[in-house]
Amino acid sequence: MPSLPGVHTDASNRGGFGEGVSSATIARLSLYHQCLVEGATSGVPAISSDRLAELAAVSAATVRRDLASLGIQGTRGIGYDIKYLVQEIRGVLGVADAWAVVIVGAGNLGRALANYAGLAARGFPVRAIVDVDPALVGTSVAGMIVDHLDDIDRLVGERDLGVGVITTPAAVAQDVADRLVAAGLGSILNFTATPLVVPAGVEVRQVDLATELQILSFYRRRTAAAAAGTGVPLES
Amino acid sequence: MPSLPGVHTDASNRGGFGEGVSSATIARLSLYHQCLVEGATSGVPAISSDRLAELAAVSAATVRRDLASLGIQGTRGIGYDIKYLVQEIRGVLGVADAWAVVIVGAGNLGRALANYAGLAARGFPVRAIVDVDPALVGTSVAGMIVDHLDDIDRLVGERDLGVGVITTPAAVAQDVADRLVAAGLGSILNFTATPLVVPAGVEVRQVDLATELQILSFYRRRTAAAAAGTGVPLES
DNA sequence: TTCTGTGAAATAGTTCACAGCG
DNA sequence: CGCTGTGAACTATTTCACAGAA
Repeated sequence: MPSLPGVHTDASNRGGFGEGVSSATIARLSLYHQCLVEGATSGVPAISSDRLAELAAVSAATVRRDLASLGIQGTRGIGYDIKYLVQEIRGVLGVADAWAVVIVGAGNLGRALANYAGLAARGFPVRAIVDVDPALVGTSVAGMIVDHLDDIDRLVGERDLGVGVITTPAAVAQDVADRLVAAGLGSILNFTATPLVVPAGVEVRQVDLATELQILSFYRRRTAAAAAGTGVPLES
Repeated sequence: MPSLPGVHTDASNRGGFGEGVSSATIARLSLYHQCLVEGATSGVPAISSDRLAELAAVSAATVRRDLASLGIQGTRGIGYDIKYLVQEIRGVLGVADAWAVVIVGAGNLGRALANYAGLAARGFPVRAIVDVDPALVGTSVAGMIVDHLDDIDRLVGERDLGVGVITTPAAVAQDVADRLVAAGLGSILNFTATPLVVPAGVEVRQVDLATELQILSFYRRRTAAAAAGTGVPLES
């Protein structure tokens, strides 16, 4: 089963368009999209909720609920028309619009993300990378010159930036976030472990690699303990 | 507000030790730990659920529930003893044990993670990096020589590896996962968008950057639409 | 018959609110 | 007093299970 939570700030349902669509659904939608365009769906024109569920590793009921909650309809006895489905999902996710990304922090992680082709391929071209370190500003990363964070206001306007990605040391993450918000960015992806405080209307999501690994190791230890112990209640 | 995850496979509660502790709780625990060791908690010996909640950006009731679910006790009228609290959280998270990491895929993302000091600092030293590309095998990354994926069995034993991190192209992610599992790894962090199928007992978590950005842009569009006007239900 | 769409039940997770300890 | 620990309410999300469309 998917989901959960990890450590993401999920500023869930406010009023307006898309009301009633949970962020869990959005996350899966992205997954469905991925499965449909990459998956072994070639040939057939339609796909059943069962098959899509299998590809995405979720339950069929969940697939149907997700799609129904977006008003996407299938055909009984047949399934969902793949072309239509992909188009609808794209519409909902806004894949059509490109959201230009600025990476703050030209360290290892920042440089890696700047070079990561997967982002541009899915509609998030990296169009700027900034830092405050004089040794890094002016250097070239992924075909771009590293700008100074002080120029962020100008860059946001000039390059039509929509999302800021913070890959700085945790200690300065909040300061950086404040500056991004001041520069007009309303979406922030935070790779530091610091929870960010932002004004209403700004969306933040947090991805903390060490936390992910800790969750993993917690469950691992637990499974190990369960397997080792006497009253092993593990399934088959 | 908090929460998670994004697109994480959450192989939740099986029987055994730690039963009744949700992965959402574990994720927050990691956050509490972070706040306690880095936060402005200096001086005072104890911290209230209110204050910790503020630092971690969650509700006080959630903090109390989380800690109570682990059997961590506070003192009424005072709060939780910080030293004891940190120690207990470390015990639960298993921070004491180092879990050595092998990175599969020596591309940009893999190299960045190998160089990312934050992992080792939090108990996850990167002790191997492998790839299948002859042009990469044998090169040096973060002070290590890139090994061939074929040597994974030997590496797992020799270097006591515990977690595999997949940063390969999505198309081969499942194959890689199968090999990691066969080599004895029971924890996998998957950076590709492909949902992995693994046998029971193996834990997988998925982190997909593009999905995170898509969730972000979905909410952004929605807020924008809500702000833009009365009944406007779609893009500008 | 196959497969959707959806009430209703089940499960998970969060917040309220307050009794009661130190 | 202040602050924890927790029953109970509430909200969110998933799953069951089945009526009914194609």
